Amino acid sequence: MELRQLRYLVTIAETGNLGRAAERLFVSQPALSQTVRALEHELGVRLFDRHPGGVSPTAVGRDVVEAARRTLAAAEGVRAAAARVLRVGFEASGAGDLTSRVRAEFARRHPEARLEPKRYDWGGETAALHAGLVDVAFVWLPADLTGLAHEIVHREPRVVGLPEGHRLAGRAALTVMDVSDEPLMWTERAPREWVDWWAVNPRPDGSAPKWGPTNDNVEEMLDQVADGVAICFGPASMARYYTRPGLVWVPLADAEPLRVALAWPAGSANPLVAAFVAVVRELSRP
Amino acid sequence: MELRQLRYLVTIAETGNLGRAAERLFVSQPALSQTVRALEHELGVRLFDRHPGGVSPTAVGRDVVEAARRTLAAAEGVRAAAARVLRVGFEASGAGDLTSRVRAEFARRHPEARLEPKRYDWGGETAALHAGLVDVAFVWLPADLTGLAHEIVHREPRVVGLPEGHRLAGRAALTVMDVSDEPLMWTERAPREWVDWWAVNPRPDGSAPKWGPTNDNVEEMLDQVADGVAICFGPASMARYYTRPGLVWVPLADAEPLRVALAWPAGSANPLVAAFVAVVRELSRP
DNA sequence: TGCGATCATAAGCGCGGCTTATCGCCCGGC
DNA sequence: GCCGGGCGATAAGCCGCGCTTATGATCGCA
Repeated sequence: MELRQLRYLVTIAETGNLGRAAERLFVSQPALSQTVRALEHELGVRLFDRHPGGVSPTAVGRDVVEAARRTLAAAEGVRAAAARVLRVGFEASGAGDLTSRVRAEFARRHPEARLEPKRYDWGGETAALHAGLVDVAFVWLPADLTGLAHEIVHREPRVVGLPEGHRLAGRAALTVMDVSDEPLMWTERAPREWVDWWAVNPRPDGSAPKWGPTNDNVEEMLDQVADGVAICFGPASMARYYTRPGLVWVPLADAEPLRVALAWPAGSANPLVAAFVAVVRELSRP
Repeated sequence: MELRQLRYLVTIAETGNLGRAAERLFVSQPALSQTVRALEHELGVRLFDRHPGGVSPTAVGRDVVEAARRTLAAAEGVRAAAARVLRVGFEASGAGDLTSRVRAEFARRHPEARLEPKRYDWGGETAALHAGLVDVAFVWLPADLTGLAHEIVHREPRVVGLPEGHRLAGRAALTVMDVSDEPLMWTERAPREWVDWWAVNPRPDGSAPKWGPTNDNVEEMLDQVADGVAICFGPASMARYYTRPGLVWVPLADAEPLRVALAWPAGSANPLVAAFVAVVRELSRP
């Protein structure tokens, strides 16, 4: 078994078609035929069912492909270790100012290392951590942190994003009930719990939010808010980091503030992770 | 980068010597010279310092080797997924009867799968979990379970192992203070916390145990107890699973019972793990 | 100073994985 | 009912890569 074979395997599973996979991998189709056969022989199980129209993984094949993905992610970890790269995941405005302060301080202390910030869609930083795509992440809570070491490093109040000219856009502050009748942006990407927390569901009076359109990330969300189709909630730093014509931010007075955790794989022996955690811990102390 | 190269890398780091590594890998020494050079070139960093007498990893090299180990463990996971093998770690008598009941029920429900019980030395099941050498394990608490999902599935009272003919061997039950003056077996393998918990350190009166010889695993421990050089503590199931001439077990009345957790890597998408957890959960309900 | 480690380099070879060419199969359209 | 297109499998040949053996360079040590 070699990484090359696992790379082929994953691509084949993704395309469901040897020809297209071959194209994407810049090899010929028979090379893949051969690789699949060799792997199936080595592992002693059929990995794909062949039919005219393509291939589809068997039950075992699905598990094997999943394990192959993990192995390839681990191999990327070898590259990252060699490059002294620390891959830091976050979403939207992350942990606000803390993020940039940490970056500066970390660069000062570890000039040999390189930070690689990776932005994800709503809730994506948690998945990236679990999949080994980042070494450490600023995670917006609530999130599933099982299997991850973590500590809360940042809190910030929430704000409401409104289209310019909205009847509430001039207010100095708003309450959740003030915006109860407004359609609220939400996402299918993040877990239910995350969505409910952001939407303050249920509302103080027990009612449910009025759900508006869905979106996958901050840009998409803000575009739609600026278009006037709905409003959104966000952390205060979002108002400082993202702006666009037609968008107005107003403090949300009575909602629980966002808590941001720094999280990393629990068993992580990566010394850069430890160094990064140390810096964040230090700078997050008020 | 290929798995072959990572395998070589790890072996080289383990032997600290290209020649011996080559011997162990059944290749010639220049093949390793070449591989190291190729990897160093690909990753863009020096991985080993060469000196007459051998090679030693650089700072980056150490991290890379560690990452390589993880990758190889992940690759073993591919094999395990293909073989529908669930590698179950435990130490000594594991979770007692529960273990065999679970095995039977799991085999009944998943005839296509195969359980592969892996016995480890004291405290070793936790390390094996972290290293990806097993998919799931029965862990004797206390243990470092950060990064692992876990739940307590079993409890059992403790017993004292004594040499036959010992002055306390005939008693129906003993207290910790009864055996206070006896040299007690212990181990350097497991974390300090583990050792102290087993030794009931400090004793009810605040004193420390009288430390006897060390040992690495249950067989070694019981041999020495049977020889009369020391006594030992263990869970009740140890008295049922391990016996030998010259060894007597007596209940230990006043010590906290052993708690056994089922633990597995938190992000584990392996469906066999989920199935195993379900069976254990079910059978462990009283 | 010479010997015995070590790793590096050089040269040649053989295998494995690639390529192109082709086949067999199934389906869908006419 | 037949033909054509798309699929994966097979065959044959080639070529690069990673191995081997042989040798060199360097250092520590007696």
